Amino acid sequence: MRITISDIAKLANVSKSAVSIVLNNKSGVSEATRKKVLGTIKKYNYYPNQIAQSLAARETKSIGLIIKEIDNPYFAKVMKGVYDACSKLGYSVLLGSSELSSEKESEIINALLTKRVDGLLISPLQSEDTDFTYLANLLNDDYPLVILGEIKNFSTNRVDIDNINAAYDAVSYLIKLGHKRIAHLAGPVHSGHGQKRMEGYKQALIDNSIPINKNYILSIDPYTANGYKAGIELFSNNDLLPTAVFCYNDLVAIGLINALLDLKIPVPDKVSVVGFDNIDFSEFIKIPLTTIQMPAYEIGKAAATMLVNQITNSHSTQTEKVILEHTLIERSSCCANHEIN
Amino acid sequence: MRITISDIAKLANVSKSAVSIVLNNKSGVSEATRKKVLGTIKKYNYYPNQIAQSLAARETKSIGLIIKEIDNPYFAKVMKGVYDACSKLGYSVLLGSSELSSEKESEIINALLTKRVDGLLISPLQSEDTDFTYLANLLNDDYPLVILGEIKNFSTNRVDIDNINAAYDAVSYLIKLGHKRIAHLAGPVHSGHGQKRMEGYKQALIDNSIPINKNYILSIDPYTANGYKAGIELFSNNDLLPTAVFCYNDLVAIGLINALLDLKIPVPDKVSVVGFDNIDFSEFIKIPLTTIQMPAYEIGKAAATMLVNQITNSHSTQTEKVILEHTLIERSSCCANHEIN
DNA sequence: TCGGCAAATTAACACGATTTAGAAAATAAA
DNA sequence: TTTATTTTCTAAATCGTGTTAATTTGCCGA
Repeated sequence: MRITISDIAKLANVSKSAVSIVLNNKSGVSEATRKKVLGTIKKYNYYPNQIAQSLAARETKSIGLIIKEIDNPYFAKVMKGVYDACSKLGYSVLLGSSELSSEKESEIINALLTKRVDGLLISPLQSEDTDFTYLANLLNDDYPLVILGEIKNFSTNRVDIDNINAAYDAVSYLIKLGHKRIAHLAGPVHSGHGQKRMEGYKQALIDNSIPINKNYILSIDPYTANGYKAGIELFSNNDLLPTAVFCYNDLVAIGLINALLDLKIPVPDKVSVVGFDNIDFSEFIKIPLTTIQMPAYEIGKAAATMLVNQITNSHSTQTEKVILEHTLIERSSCCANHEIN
Repeated sequence: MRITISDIAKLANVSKSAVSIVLNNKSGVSEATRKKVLGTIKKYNYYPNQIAQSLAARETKSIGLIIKEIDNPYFAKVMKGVYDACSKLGYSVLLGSSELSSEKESEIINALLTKRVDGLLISPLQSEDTDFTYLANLLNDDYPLVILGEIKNFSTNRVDIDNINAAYDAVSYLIKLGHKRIAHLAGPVHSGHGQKRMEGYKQALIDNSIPINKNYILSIDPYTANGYKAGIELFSNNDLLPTAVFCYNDLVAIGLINALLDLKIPVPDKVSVVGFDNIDFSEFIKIPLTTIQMPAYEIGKAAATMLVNQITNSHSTQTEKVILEHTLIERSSCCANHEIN
């Protein structure tokens, strides 16, 4: 059985209060007793029970992190950023993963609230039918909350990149290379990032007087296997094939490239491909991927820092927004358009 | 301010005890008051404070998971397995990552113990100078503990694969393909897995009467960049170049393949490469990687299940050991040895 | 030696739940 | 109706800490 503060008090022949004072480095105890208490603490290898501390202090020094998938290289980086920042700030992180299920997401939120985490960091699921009453309630209660990304019509503290501009940059890059028939393997229709990236894609086309071809746009769940399937579809069903594809993320791009190679369509000679995220592996795949660098680690770090700030300065009335920089990483999955048209 | 059990008691005109009984679905209260309490709970959207529950019950229903790196595809799978199992069993997981630092590891252990996790799941760092007194103390105290992998001279509950045999299988496969000059990009000398895989490598050579060439063995920290560097070294410093390389893990193998390609050495035609882990991306790299499938998800799942069992049946005297199956995944980074020698 | 004051010490309560033991009420048995 | 028994209910203690306020001690000057 664990040793408690009372035990130490008895062993050192002082009161519990004295021990508590020593533990928390407060004043109000003589140097002699401080030494004595410190001695017995060390001798009996005592460390305070943080559960009891949390109950008394009404704070747990822990936050809940809810991501969409654990085994996803993008979220891995985010987690690492969150973890590093929290460690430094003395907070622990309770892991939650919705695994793409809205039900699970709300269950997790409940579980974490029950565990009394001091704040919540959420990469929220968004589909047609998701209602955000959960989050709205938290907001109303001034519960510390930071969103990774964005929920439309929802004003919270959040950390994100400028997805519209990033997508715009990616597509502009393709246009500068001479491409006009540019397809988009888009993310889920209702995802915030998906919409923004689609918007940037369209805007870049419009600004360069390139008509938008609906046959060139496919919305999919952003995984390698789906990227492959969509690639096969895209390059089988169209008479006039695209010469470039902007993908929602690197996973999709990797699937697409595999599909193209299986169809004996050389990349980048016949088709240029741009991804999004710059996950670790994007430089090691068959065709090193040109992609948008998503500062996932920094996003996690900034979000965690923001959340802890919000927890500490409970008076923060204004909602904060941090938008981090993106960059285009040029590798070898793109080249100038060779076609004459 | 959050609503408590006392509030509910007052609002429903009953005692706290009654509310508690209703909350925990125990007997000792009439159907009428149960209904009444349930009503006000729902009305005021009350949910119990698990910190207080934990203090009273002296258990937190949470475990600590300590891995080596968060953004490592192998550990991502492990985490997912752990998370899934714990969710199902009603436990939460507090994340810890040693990031390859022994100091951090022990700090994390302390932090997690302070947080009163009910058990610990550790992928332990092992180097020359690490002392395992921390863990030994926990063991002595019968603290629930499961090791991912193995620590030599240390008898704990653990989950692992048979690394010796797996390495043996990988190298035997190369030998069957006609290779005799087989190098090994080995893991850290003092890591459990590193030693085992080295042992399997050597045994396979011995069993096939192939002499062990020390120049063919390089121990490195198992990352892509190091794999690259080691590859350059290995294929520059030896007169008689290896025709095959068995790598400690896929990350190293990916680095090695990149080095070989940069050296204009075709893979697999001149050099066959075998990896270890079968991370998601190993099939998408330039040369799809032949590798040993490491059941990372299952390892995490089994370990978490074992840990929760140990927590629940505190009488478990025997130390448990679960060894999961590995398989060789044949892709295109290997082929028969073309050389005549 | 005594009063006054600061420093040191600790008793008592609070945090929000569970549990135990005993009182009160309802039911059954005599 | 009275007693015995069961059910229902609740007050109080507990978990391990922090905090507040009151008490004790020690020191100084008069």
